[in-house]
Amino acid sequence: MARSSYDHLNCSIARTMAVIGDAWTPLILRDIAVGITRFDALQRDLGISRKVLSERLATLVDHGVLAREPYQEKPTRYDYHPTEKGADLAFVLLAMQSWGNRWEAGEDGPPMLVRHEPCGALIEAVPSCSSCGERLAVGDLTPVPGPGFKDGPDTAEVRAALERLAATRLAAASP
Amino acid sequence: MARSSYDHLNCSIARTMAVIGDAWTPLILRDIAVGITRFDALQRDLGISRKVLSERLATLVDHGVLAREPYQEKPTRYDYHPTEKGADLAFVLLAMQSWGNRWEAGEDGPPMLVRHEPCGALIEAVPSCSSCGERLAVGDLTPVPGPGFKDGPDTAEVRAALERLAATRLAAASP
DNA sequence: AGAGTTAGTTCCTAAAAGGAACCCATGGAT
DNA sequence: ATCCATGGGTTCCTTTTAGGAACTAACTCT
Repeated sequence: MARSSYDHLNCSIARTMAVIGDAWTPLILRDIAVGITRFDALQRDLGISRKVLSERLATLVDHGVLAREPYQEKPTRYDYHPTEKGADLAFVLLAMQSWGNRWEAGEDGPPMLVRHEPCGALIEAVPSCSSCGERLAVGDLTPVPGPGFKDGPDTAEVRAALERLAATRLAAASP
Repeated sequence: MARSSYDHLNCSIARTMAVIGDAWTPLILRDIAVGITRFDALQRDLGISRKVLSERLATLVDHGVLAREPYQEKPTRYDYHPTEKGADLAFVLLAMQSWGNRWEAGEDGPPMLVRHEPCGALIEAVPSCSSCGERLAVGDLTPVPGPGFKDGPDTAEVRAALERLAATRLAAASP
């Protein structure tokens, strides 16, 4: 798709999708996070075409999510490692994994789990509030415009929807 | 891409990507979560082509993420609402929003924030451990095969990577 | 009767993905 | 020295998918 389609949206989800929003990128990042960092190993493991893999790796390096680093000389060969920005995407991948485990695992159960080393348990990542620490529930969250919100000709839908939502939340708070 | 490319991967991230893994789907779900639930409103707000929008909505209904519901009769018109499975995707979107806010917001700051109604604060979703409740750090997590893990001709890379990771974690635990 | 609203579908063109084959530097075995 | 293997790609060609404008269908409002 034309990347310019996203520009007017002024939305962090859209900006994240501009980085990881294609069919292969999250899987490439998963493999690299697990330690499959070389071109050939990625290509074999995922079954992705070499052309698309080299394109994706290049744009991930451009976005500062991966760094291409030499791991030997003569001949110099490179592999890929997450930057800090890339490592932070792990929480997006973790949310995807949790959802897939819950809703798409099938009869055999989840193919992969995560162990939390400090406590030793097999866990899920549960989203909790950065302020009060409580576990988040979908109905307790209200989106509100932030400092970077831009009003424009296209924002009428969003504004109206946000006001409807705010009204709903108010009604729920004082029954 | 050919959807069959994903079948052999046996991975919850891949299965989640099979549902939301294209350029528009997360944005469609975001709009619907905010209350923009009608075809025309979605099309205007996102600037997506009508053809692609109707395709995406149909596959989301197929996957049980959205339900198409009549909101008036004569003529009968339908809009789209998240199912329980679809509402649970909010946590994936929230993780994307947080990452975008942290790394792609630019000078103006985040375009959208989230208020947690029980405590009233503008918050972020922080991933925490479902067992001990501590905030998760990337380095504290070890992926391990779950009950649905399938060994096969293509799993050599993953197995090897997992063993390398386990060795690394062991070495870190007893220096 | 004619215009407006809403939820689509159809058709055509442009862009992107898939796949197989090829390239290049080097190191090791014969 | 010659041939094969390894690793990280690039090129070329075919098939899929996306974008965009126009069209349809079923009603209501003026």
